[in-house]
Amino acid sequence: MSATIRDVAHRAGVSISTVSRVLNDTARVSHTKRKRVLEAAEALGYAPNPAARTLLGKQTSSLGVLLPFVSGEFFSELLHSLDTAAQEAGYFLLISTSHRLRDEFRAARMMLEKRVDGLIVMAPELRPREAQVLASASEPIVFINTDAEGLPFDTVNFDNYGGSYALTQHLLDLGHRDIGIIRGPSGAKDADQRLEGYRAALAEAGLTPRTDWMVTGEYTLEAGYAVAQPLFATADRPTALLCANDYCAAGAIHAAHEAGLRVPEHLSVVGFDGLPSTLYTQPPLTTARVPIDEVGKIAVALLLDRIMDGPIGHEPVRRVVPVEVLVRASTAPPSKYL
Amino acid sequence: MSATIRDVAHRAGVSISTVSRVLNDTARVSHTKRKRVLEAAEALGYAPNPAARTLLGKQTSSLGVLLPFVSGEFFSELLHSLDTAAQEAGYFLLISTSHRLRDEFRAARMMLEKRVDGLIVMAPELRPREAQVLASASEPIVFINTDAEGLPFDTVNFDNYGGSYALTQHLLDLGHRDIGIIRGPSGAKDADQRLEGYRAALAEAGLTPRTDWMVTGEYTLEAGYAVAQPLFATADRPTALLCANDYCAAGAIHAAHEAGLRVPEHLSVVGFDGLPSTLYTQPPLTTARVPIDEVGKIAVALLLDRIMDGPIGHEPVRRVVPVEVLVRASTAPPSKYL
DNA sequence: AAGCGCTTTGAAAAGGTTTTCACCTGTGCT
DNA sequence: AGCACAGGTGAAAACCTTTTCAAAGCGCTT
Repeated sequence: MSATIRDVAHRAGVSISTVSRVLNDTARVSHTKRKRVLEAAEALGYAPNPAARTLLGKQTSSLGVLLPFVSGEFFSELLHSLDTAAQEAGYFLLISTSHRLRDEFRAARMMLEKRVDGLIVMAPELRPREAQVLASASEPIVFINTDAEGLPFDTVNFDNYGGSYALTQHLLDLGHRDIGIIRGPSGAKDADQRLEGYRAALAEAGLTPRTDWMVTGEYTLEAGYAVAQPLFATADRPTALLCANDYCAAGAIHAAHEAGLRVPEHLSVVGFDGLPSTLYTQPPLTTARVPIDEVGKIAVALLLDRIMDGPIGHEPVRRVVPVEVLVRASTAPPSKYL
Repeated sequence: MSATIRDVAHRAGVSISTVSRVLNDTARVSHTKRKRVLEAAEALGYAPNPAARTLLGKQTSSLGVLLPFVSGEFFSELLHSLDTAAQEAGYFLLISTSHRLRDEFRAARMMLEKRVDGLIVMAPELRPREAQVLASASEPIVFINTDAEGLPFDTVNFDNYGGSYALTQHLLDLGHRDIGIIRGPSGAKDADQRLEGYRAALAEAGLTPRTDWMVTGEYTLEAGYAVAQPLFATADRPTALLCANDYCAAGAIHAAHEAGLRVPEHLSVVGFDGLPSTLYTQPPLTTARVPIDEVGKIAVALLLDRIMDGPIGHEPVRRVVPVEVLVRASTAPPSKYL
């Protein structure tokens, strides 16, 4: 067993209260004893037992992270950003994934209760009414890219609407009129917002979207591939395609190549997220970069604020971080010779 | 505050010992009291306080995960696999990243001490002598893809040597004789092993590797791109290129395209890891698939075994999981017209 | 009828820390 | 000289659970 505060006290010839005071710098202690305590702690390699601290109602030094799943670059980037920010503040990340349904979230939250000082939740598919189950939590929560309308939780969202609008505008500027979209899972807030941005841009250009060019996919390579194939089967196809995210776009490009279409000569494709690897796809992908790094940093900062302030909080903070359109080689003016 | 075992006992009209016995099913309790306890616990929404349990010397229900960094698909896949396996056994993952140096590892381990029941460490760049600092740990450790020779820890490694050998053999079979390699960071065990596999295959074919075609890179897109560029600058270049991993290969392909080389017509490229997205690159990448899912599952299983068995352990287990060569369109016979 | 053993139950200790409360010892003031 | 006060210190309570130990109740055997 490792050394306890009792061992340190004994070795230093003082009471455990004094040791605690020195180590936490919580009250004045005479210089000589302070020095003895410090030496004893060093010699014994003493580290306070976190469980005992937590039991006293103190902090756990952990933040819980609830995610729907952890596949792909997006999540590793996010996790990286969260961990960096948390580590800087002396916190660990306790992660729990594979939660998409309401009950799974509730179960996970209960398990995490008492284990963490706060929760970071990303759950685009969770409706506000469903997210309500988390409201009973005693610890603070920050949502990422999730609809928390009417809920007393801070949120950090990306500008899904604005990004999608800007990407569509970019395609319109290039001269495209026949623009299709692979939207994300229906029911997911971010997918809905991106669809709205697409619609709004088309409407402003006086165009009405063709419903057969609006298909529903997932945020995966496989889905992008599978859903895009039928779109390319006939000659009556769009000249540009907005995809749910970068992965989906990569799948769509793959399908396009298989159908004998060249990108961007025959088909312009845009993604969403701005993952690092999109710079290295063939062709490099036009996309909207989500500043994942910043998102994670903000989320952790907001959460730590809540943890410090205690339960009596200010109004919920709603942050929307802008996305940046990156124009690359996957988009070009529509070819006149189809 | 949430309910404690005391509240449950009071409501059920029994002692706290009885409540504990019922909830943990640790001793016989009369039917009537059992029922009353269960009802009271349900009504109060009681959940035991993990900190108190831990303080008693019981389990923390958490596994620590130490990683050099968490960028890219490989880590998200690994994390996913670890989390799935851990969750199944009722454990959480406490992650801590950005550790590459020995002292960072030691610091992280100390912080994690007492917070987790065991540690999963991936640190290809850590030498056995350096990894020794972890040996003082009181909790069990399982290493992934790390050299732990002589250390009393279980390891789960991929067959880096065999995979690299097989990939090189594949290129030789296609007729390539001028095969270059972008090796991973020097000092990293996995990179060394892959280099050995490459060397061995060439040697068996009676070829000696050209040192100017053996360059050192990193496991990143940027590194692959940057390091590959000079290779393509002259006409005296290899007809095939073995890359440190899939990301590195994607970077190299990008560089090839920029140099006006077509893959695989002018240059065959192979990666390593077999990430899901390599199926969707242009062209789809020939690579060696590491069964990440299986690796995570095995690592967690080994760790849980150690946790259950207690410190008095059997000999360290050395698992090497085979990798599978996936032949795709990024490799072809060398063109005769350069 | 008395003792014995079994089942069921409660009291209490232990685990490591923080914090409150009380105490003690000088020092400066009236 | 007496007293208030401040600084410095230790004892003990509190946090919540598990587990050991002891006791009580009960039926059964001799």
